[in-house]
Amino acid sequence: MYASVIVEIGVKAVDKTFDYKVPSEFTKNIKVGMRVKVPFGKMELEGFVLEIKDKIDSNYEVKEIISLVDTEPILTKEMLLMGDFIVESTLCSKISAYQAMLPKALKAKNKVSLNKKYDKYILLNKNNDEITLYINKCRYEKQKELLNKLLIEKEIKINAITSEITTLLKHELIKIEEREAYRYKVEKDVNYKEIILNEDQNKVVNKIIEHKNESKTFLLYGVTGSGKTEVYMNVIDSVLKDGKTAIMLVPEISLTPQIVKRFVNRFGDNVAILHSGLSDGEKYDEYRKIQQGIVKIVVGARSAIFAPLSNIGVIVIDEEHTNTYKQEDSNPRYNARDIALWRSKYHNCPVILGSATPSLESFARAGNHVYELLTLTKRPSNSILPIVHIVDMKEEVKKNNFIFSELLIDKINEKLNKHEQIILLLNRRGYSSMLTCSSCGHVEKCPRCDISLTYHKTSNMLRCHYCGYFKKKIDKCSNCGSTDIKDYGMGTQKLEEELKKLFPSANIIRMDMDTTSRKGAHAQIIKDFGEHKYDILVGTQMIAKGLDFPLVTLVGVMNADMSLSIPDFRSAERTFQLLSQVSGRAGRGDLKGEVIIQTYNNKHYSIVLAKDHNYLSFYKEEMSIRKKLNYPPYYFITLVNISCKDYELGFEHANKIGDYLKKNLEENTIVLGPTMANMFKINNIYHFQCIIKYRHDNKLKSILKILDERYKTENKVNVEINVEPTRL
DNA sequence: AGCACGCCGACT
DNA sequence: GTCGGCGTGCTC
Repeated sequence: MYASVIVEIGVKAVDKTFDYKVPSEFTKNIKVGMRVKVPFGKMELEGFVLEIKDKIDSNYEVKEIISLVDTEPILTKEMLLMGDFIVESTLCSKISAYQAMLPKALKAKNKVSLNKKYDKYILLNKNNDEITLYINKCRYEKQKELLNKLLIEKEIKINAITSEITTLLKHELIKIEEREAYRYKVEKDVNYKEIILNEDQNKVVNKIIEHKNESKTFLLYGVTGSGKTEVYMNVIDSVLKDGKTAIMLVPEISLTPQIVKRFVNRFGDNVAILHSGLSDGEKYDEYRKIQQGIVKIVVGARSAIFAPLSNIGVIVIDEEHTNTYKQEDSNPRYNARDIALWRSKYHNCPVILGSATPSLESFARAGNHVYELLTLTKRPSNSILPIVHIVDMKEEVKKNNFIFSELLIDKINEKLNKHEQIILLLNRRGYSSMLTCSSCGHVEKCPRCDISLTYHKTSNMLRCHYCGYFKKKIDKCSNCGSTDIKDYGMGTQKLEEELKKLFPSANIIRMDMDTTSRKGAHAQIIKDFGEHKYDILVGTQMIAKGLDFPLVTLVGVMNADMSLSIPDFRSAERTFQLLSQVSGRAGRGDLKGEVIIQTYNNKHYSIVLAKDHNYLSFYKEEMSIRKKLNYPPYYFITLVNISCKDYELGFEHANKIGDYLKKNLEENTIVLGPTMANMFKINNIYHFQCIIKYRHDNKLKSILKILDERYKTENKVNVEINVEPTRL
């Protein structure tokens, strides 16, 4: 007996199965989907058994399996098929597809202690001056990097004690703190009452239940406050009564505590909540509970789509338009929506995609009856939509108001006097966007990434937001030596500072990637703000998702143009979604809400239509542009990213690939490029990209496969294929 | 990923 | 003449 095994090495060259002999003592227990320990070169590795067979045609010596790791398969039959689908549709490595479906504790070759309930953090143990002194004289890059990171982030969670940590500990420059893993506490509300559905909601629920044994996709288009969550819960309740299970995906758990709370209130112990705050051991515990059928409902972010439930009755994807459902930064580059549709076919169950501002793709599919459109239009009777003001910043600049418009200042004062709360949104972290020399115009840039460095005032550093490169703030222009250096643009740090100057008595908190790197910091800020410990919350768009605070009566969008100016065909859609979300949610309590949108593009359709809550007009307008320019949903897009340390070599291969695609794809397919990617130089690696636009191209899959195969063995040039990216 | 093999420059 | 730098290639 032989077994085909795929080993856990994240390298393209070994992304295939290797055959091993099964020793007689294992033959009756070994099953497909189990982990086994095998000899591999000089190493011993864990891998998954993907096939068991009686004979192999080998002209090489076959080694034996060392031991079985599991008593039962880790990868179920469904997961193995799902893995094939992921590999096929995203062109990722097989092993990455399997590993993505499992919690850390069950991945091949991972020695995590399952009882671990503590997280280890490192903190600085000396004052900043002493640390800086050490950094300047230290010869080791790793130590310097770690200390610099600590200067900015104050503390870092660690998984292992590396050599540089040991050294720094020895010098007493840092210390380790163990803390109990942050737990996302959701308490059941004793006063919870089931909400009686209105007529609209009832209709929608009945429509879905009518098709509850079919693989069918519904797009639930419901304005903010129309009660989508109640619909989800009622459908789930119904499938539970049939003895089935349910998956509910949310964009990000820590930002949607209200939804989680409602699920826990209604379904109690029947819900497993998968979120990044769980330790590896806790995740494993939740996973087992799901696997063994102890819980029937799984609520979680993107990866929860792989929850090992059997007999799924419904899959819900809330806020379906958000880009968090697509994994963009690492393999497999899957979209949870596509996995949901696949599982829906496997289990013969419906999928519900819910949104107040559906993605154009989904709304178009509903229009073509690929999805069935369900609409909720009624808002609860006690909710009043906020008043939305669009402020033309071109006029304000004439009055020397660069940051705050007159209206915004007046309104902030008004709300502060009434002891109400304010949220200000600004889509850029850091202090200022860049340092520019006034005499020669030179802009300080990252030497590794070639983008302008952002000034962080608290650490007095210039930082690269792509690779993390940093250096001390310069006093003299590195090009001409002039000391006349100005900082342009504004980040959240500067906004916070300006606010403190203008409103010295207000309590202000900032929430962005810099203040939330610590585990649980997110939820803590939201909790504190919810308890009115602060008057003003300043943050990047990450706060737009969790805007449900009853005392917030003013939301200010500092610069709505920032998301519009991003060079991406979806920037208008993103802007509309963001502004709609902001203007749909403020003032949900008993108090009247107001929204101020500051912009230089006060006539732009995405801004004007968001003010009027007019999704349908926006949809029409944006669709006509997409049609003209051959963008999704009229065309699909696949991105081919070519990266190389050497500019010339990368350029050469990028051109070869571009030519190859142009020659071999079907006639109606459009191949753009190769061009320099948006982030052209990151960490000293040059990135080129080809954009493929197509409607139907029967050759595409096989051509991309050939390309992928060809570059598996090329180690100087890396080719990544991203099917249907969410951004370009 | 890890390890061996192998081809060039620097040194006892 | 040998030690060791790391670029290349293989692992059932």
